Amino acid sequence: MRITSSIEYATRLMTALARAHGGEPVAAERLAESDNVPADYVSQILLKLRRAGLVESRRGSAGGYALSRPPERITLSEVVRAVDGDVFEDVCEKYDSGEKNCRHQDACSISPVWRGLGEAVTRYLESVTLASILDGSAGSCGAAPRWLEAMNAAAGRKK
Amino acid sequence: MRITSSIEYATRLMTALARAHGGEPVAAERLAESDNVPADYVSQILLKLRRAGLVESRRGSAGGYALSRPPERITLSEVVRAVDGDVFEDVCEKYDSGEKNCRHQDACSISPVWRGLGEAVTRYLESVTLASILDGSAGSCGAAPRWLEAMNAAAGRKK
DNA sequence: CCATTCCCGACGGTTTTAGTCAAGAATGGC
DNA sequence: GCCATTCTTGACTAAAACCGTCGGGAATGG
Repeated sequence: MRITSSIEYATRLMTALARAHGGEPVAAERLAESDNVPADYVSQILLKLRRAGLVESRRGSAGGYALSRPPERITLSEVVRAVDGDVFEDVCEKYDSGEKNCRHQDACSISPVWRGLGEAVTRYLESVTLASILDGSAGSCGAAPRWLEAMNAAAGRKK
Repeated sequence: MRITSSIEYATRLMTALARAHGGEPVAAERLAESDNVPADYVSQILLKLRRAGLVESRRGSAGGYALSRPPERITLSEVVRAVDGDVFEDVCEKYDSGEKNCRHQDACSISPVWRGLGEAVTRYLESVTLASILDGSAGSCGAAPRWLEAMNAAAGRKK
C-alpha cells in the first residue's frame, strides 16, 4: 500500500497546471523542470491524463498542456485513477484458486472489507480538488469537517 | 494501490484463528489448507504476525498458533501493519531530490493530502476487528454508521 | 530418541515500477 | 515550402517489489 511515483508526479503536474489555468498552455519540459519530475517521464504521464480527459494538449511552437476543466472541478480521485487504474480492485479474483473460491469460504466475509476500504479511499480522494490543494485547504489540517460532511452525505444517499 | 497477497493471506489466517479462539493452537499446515494459502508461505506470514505480538506460538507435537488477544481486540490495522509496514509512509522522501525539495515547492501542499489519506485508511482499518469480520458486520453494508461514529470520535479528540 | 512443529535466513522467478529512447506527426513562424 | 518546436507513441531496460520455495535448525512432547 503505497503512493507510486506516477501518482505523486501526476498530482504535481496537475497542481502546476491548475496554477497556470487560464493562461497559455505549458510545455511538458517546463513542467518537468518546475516540478522536479524526470523529463522523459512527464510525457508518459501526461498522455494518460489526456486519455482520461483531464488535460488537453496542443502541438507546435506555442503548444503545451492545459487543464480541460477548472481546478475546482477536478478531483484527486480522477487523477489517481487516470494513472493507476481503479483503487483496490480485483482482490478476490487474484488470490483464490481451485474450487474453494471466495464465495465458499472465509474470504467471503473479508471481501466486503476491502470493498469498504476502497470506497473510503475513493471518497477521500473525491473530496480533494486541485483547487483545494492550491489554496492549502486539502489534507489533514482543515479537512476533517469536510470529510464528515462528505460521509454524512454519502450515508444519507444510502449508497 | 492494491491489497497485496500478504495482506489478504494474513487477514484470512487471523480470521481462521479468531474462529478457533479459545480452543487448541492450530498448526500452520492446517491453516494453509483451510484458507487456501500456499503452505510454505504461511509460516512466513505467521512469523511476522507473531513478531508484531498478534499471535502466540507453541512448538512440538501439539503446537501451533493462537491469537494473543480476543478477536474483539485485534483490528485489521494491526494486521496490515504487521505484514506490510505503515500505510502510505515516506512519500515525500522518496520522490524528491536536489535542492528544490518538498518543503520548497508545490509538493508542500500535496504531502498533507497523502498524510490525510493514510489517516483515513488507518481509521477505517481500525474500525474493523476480527470479531466484526467473523460476524459479518464488517464492510460496506452495515459499517457506515460505525465509521461515522469512529470519525466523530476522532474529530472529537482533536487528533 | 523420534516425530512433530515452529524458526528463520537465503534464494529465485515473475511481475510491476520507473525511467529512457527514438521515430514520427502536428503546428506555427519565416 | 522549410524549419524549429512540441506533442505522440510504442519499445526497451534496469531495478525493485512481490510471491513464494527450500533447507537446516531448534524446541517440545511422547
